[in-house]
Amino acid sequence: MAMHKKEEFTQKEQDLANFAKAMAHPARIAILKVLAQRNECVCGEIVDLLPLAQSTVSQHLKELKTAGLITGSIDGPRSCYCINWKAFEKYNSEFNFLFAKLKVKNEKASC
Amino acid sequence: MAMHKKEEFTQKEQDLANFAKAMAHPARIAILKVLAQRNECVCGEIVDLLPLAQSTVSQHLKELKTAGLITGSIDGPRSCYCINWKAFEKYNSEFNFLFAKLKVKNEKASC
DNA sequence: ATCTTTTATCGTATATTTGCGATATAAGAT
DNA sequence: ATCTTATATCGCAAATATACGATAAAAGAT
Repeated sequence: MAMHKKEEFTQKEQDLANFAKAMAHPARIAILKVLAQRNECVCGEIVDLLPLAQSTVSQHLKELKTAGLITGSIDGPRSCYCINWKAFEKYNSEFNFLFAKLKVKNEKASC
Repeated sequence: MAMHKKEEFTQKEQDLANFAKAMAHPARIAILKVLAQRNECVCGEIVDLLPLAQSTVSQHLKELKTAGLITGSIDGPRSCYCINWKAFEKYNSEFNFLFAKLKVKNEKASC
C-alpha cells in the first residue's frame, strides 16, 4: 500500500521535496549545468551532450519545466531552454533557511 | 528498458543527484527539520511527529543515514540521530557552486 | 506539395520507491 | 528467566520513475 501520504506534510515541506526531486537525477543536474554555462540552449544541443536518447532527454526537460526550474520557448522548429532564475533563488533561500538552523546548532551536536 | 545510465555521468553529478534524492521526500525534509530544531532526537520522537508507521520512518531514517546526511548512535534500547553537519556543508557548497554560475549569467537570460 | 529537421508524446518494459504489518533483535525492568 | 519497550529488518503490494523506439506535430527548405 503505497498510498501517497505526501499531502499530509506542510506545503513548504512538499515544495522543498519537489524541488529536490527535480534535481534528483544526474541527467537533470547535467542539464542544469549546461544551461548555467550557456545561458540558453536548444534541446538538440543538450541531447548531443548527454548519453541518453532524444526522447529521454525531452522527458527530463519536461520534468524540470514542470517543477519550474527551467523555462522553454519555441524558436522556429526548435525549443530553447533557460534556467528559471527566480524559482531557483526562491528554493535556494528556503534551503538556506533550513541550513542556517543547522549551522546555529552545529557546536552542540554530539551523536 | 530502464537500464541505469546513471553511471555514465560524472561523480559530482551523481553525488549531487544522490544528495537531492535523499531530500526528495517531504517526510525526510520533515525529519531534517526536527533534527535541526532539537539538535539530536530519538527515533520514537520522530515517529510521534510524522503521519507514518514506525517501520516507514525507520526506513526514511536509514535512507538519510546511507546518504550521509545524518548520523545515528545507540543509546540503550534507543537510537539517537543527528545531522551530519560536514556532509551537509559539502553538498551545500557544491550546490552553491552551481548556483553561483547561474547568478552570474542572470542578466543575460532571455527565454 | 513534399521532404527534412527538430522536438514532443505515446506505449511499454523494467527498476526503484513508498508504505505497512509482521517479525526479529537488543536492552532494560520485574 | 520472562516481560516490556524501542528499533530495525523482511516480505510484499502498489505507485513512480527511467529509458527507449515509434510516431506525431510543426516549421523551414526544395
